Amino acid sequence: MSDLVTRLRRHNWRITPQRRVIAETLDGSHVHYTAEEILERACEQMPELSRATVYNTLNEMVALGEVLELALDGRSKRYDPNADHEHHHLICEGCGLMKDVHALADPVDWLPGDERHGFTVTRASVTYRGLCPECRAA
Amino acid sequence: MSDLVTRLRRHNWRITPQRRVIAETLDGSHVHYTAEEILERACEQMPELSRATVYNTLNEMVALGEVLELALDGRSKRYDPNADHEHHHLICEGCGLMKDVHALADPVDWLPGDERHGFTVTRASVTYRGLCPECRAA
DNA sequence: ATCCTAGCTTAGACTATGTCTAAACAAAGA
DNA sequence: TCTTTGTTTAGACATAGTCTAAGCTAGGAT
Ligand SMILES: [Mn+2]
Ligand SMILES: [Mn+2]
Ligand SMILES: [Zn+2]
Ligand SMILES: [Zn+2]
Repeated sequence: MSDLVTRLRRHNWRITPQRRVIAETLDGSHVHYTAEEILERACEQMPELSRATVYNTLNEMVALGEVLELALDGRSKRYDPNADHEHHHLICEGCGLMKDVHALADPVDWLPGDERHGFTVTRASVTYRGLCPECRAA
Repeated sequence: MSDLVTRLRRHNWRITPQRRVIAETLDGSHVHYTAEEILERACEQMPELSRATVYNTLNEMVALGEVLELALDGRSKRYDPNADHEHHHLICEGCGLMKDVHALADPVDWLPGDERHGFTVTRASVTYRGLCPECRAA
């Protein structure tokens, strides 16, 4: 449960001021921001920060395995700093609200050998969909 | 297991020549095409077919619940005519090959009540990832 | 048969998201 | 200090998808 900057430093990856601001913006809350949202928030700390650096940095953190890239809706990708805790996502089909959730079993175990088509299956993620309390009421 | 055009007709949805060509293109094989791939293939039957009609038609078939829209990689969405058979997807991280798979359990049953955040959870889809035989060998 | 209307199709403009390029900049080592 | 390597930047570019306005088509009413 160490913070993202600490995890990133272990990869011999230079923590520049820009990268630090981006990592701290991502790590601060448990929401799942888009690149544009991260740019907007990070620019409050460092107004000259460029869009290219945000995209470059997010892609590098994903390649290092310390941030998850979520492409769940065909719109903007979302970035999840919670890469060191296996979890899944629950999405409201009304408003898009996304929650982290934890399942009782590993979905890889539910996939029988004769359904694996010879693949080496390494991981599985589950996207749960439904309606949040507010959207159900409305 | 009726074909897509038959299922679409049940919705009082006009089957125009353009829509028929698009539906037949989608339904013909078990791959998961992008909108551009469907346009390209459908144009072999009807060269004057427009891009806008392909996008419009795919979105309508998704809204009718007869086609699934898959946004699994942050690139183009893919369209799946197999909406009347519950299934999940297995993707090769090397080459992008995608297979339909069937799990032994419904993932919704593995999400405990205290992980549902008050949502009404209606469905879940699992994305399995790994390496196909060819990418493992390489 | 003709007209009317509603819905469908079209080309192309437009938007959103993300990548690439080339130049400037910064840091680390010789 | 000088050199080398990696980082940042603005803006051009690419890709995926939506919107608009005009024309077209099918089916119902007369
Ligand atoms: Mn998450
Ligand atoms: Mn499928
Ligand atoms: Zn909601
Ligand atoms: Zn492969």
